[in-house]
Amino acid sequence: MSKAANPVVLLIEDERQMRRFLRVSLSANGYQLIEAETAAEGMTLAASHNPELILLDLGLPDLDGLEVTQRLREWTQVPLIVISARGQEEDKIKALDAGADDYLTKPFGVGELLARIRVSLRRASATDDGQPVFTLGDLKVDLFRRQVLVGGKEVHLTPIEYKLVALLVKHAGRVLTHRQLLREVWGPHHSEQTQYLRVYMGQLRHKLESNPSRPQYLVTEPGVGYRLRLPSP
Amino acid sequence: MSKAANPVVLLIEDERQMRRFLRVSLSANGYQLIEAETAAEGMTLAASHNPELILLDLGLPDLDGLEVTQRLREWTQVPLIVISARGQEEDKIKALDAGADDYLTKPFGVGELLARIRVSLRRASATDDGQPVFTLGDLKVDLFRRQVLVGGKEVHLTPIEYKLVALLVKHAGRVLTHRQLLREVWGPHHSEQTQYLRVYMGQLRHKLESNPSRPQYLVTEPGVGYRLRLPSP
DNA sequence: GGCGCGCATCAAGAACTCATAAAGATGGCC
DNA sequence: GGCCATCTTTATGAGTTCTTGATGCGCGCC
Repeated sequence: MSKAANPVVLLIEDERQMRRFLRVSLSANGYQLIEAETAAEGMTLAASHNPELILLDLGLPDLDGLEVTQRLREWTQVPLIVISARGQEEDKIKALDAGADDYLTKPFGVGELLARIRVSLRRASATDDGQPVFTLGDLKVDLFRRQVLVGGKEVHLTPIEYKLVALLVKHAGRVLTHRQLLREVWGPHHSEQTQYLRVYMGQLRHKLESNPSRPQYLVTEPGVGYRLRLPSP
Repeated sequence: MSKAANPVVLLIEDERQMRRFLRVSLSANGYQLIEAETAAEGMTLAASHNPELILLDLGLPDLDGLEVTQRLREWTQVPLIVISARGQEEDKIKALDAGADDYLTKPFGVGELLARIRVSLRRASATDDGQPVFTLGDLKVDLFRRQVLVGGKEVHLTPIEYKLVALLVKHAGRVLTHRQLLREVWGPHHSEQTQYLRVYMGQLRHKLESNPSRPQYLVTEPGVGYRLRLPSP
């Protein structure tokens, strides 16, 4: 990820006035701005330009802001600040839980916005990992396209199978406990159903591994959970 | 740090009412609270208890909140959320630039606070990387990945073996008594079963030491307990 | 030297966890 | 309504891990 002197910020906002206001404020403070008027355009630009931060207005004409947040979070951890005219607590909670890093209610001070941008960038530069395409031997997982390839051939995964793989990819190299996996994929109520995991890990191994009974990628950590191997460097 | 089921939150706040309010709200939502009334006490507790998140009131009697933020940031990246009665933009900017991750103005909704706490913890658990890798000669213990390497090769440990190693690593250099080890790993009921320790220490030595009968890393302190050597500096 | 004590080692069965296959349940879609 | 893919549930055997008791060693003390 380019950590240039002038960070690239993607602004997704439909109001012209607001766009102009932010364009002026941000570029005056050393940010490079790219702009989108619709959610669709915004998501395309996010993928093509790989910005270092996204400012997202919740009130877009074509798609709900929550939806945009969730879709972005499927493949990228880029800092995402939501700005919105809606100040209801419920809106904030939903946006934050959907994956936003911060939530600002209009009208807000430019100074505060800039400070919150600095916080997000500061944190991101300390982290900066994970490309949206994960490769390990024969296996390729493209979080953006939502596509899994084995030996170049596309493999079809069911929704739950995909969620599991995506989670494992996002934390590749780490052990994810049964509880963590179950909570993220099935929800907090099912965090005791370890049998689900056994069944699904079996299915995934059949789809992803060349020798499912001797897993190379998807390894069991007995008594703890599962782990996706990292590509050996 | 341990992503336990109940994250430990440190609250630094001088108003009794506010403390009670937050204590109730947070513990009802599965957080373990530790409380400080003054900045001095807060910083001590932050160091001694290693909380997973800090809630800091700006208006403390003994020290300015900004000062506290800066001092904390000198040695820890723990998520830090500032709550304050002052809603001036200038205050927010200063706190955020001093190192706070978020800033909430009183009065705020509990729901929003909880959501922002979730955001901070979510990010922290995804980031945590890079810190805690213990190295001692041939031996490497990565607590974040839950991985143990000997001479660069991964070694598989059973849950109990790993718990023991993790405990020893966390207290590397110090002697852990039989009782301490047994209580932490097997639970308070088994704190007399020193035989367990003998068996497991033996297994660990076979897995970790090059010459298990002459332990270099995992040393016995006769009559007391066991100790993991510190890397000689 | 004989004895007691704490420690290390070994081995075997009990208890638990995992993998796998396959049957039953659900829900969308024509 | 019936089909299909998917998800849930159950059953079973294989595989690990934990516990437990037996045995041997070394050291200090009588």
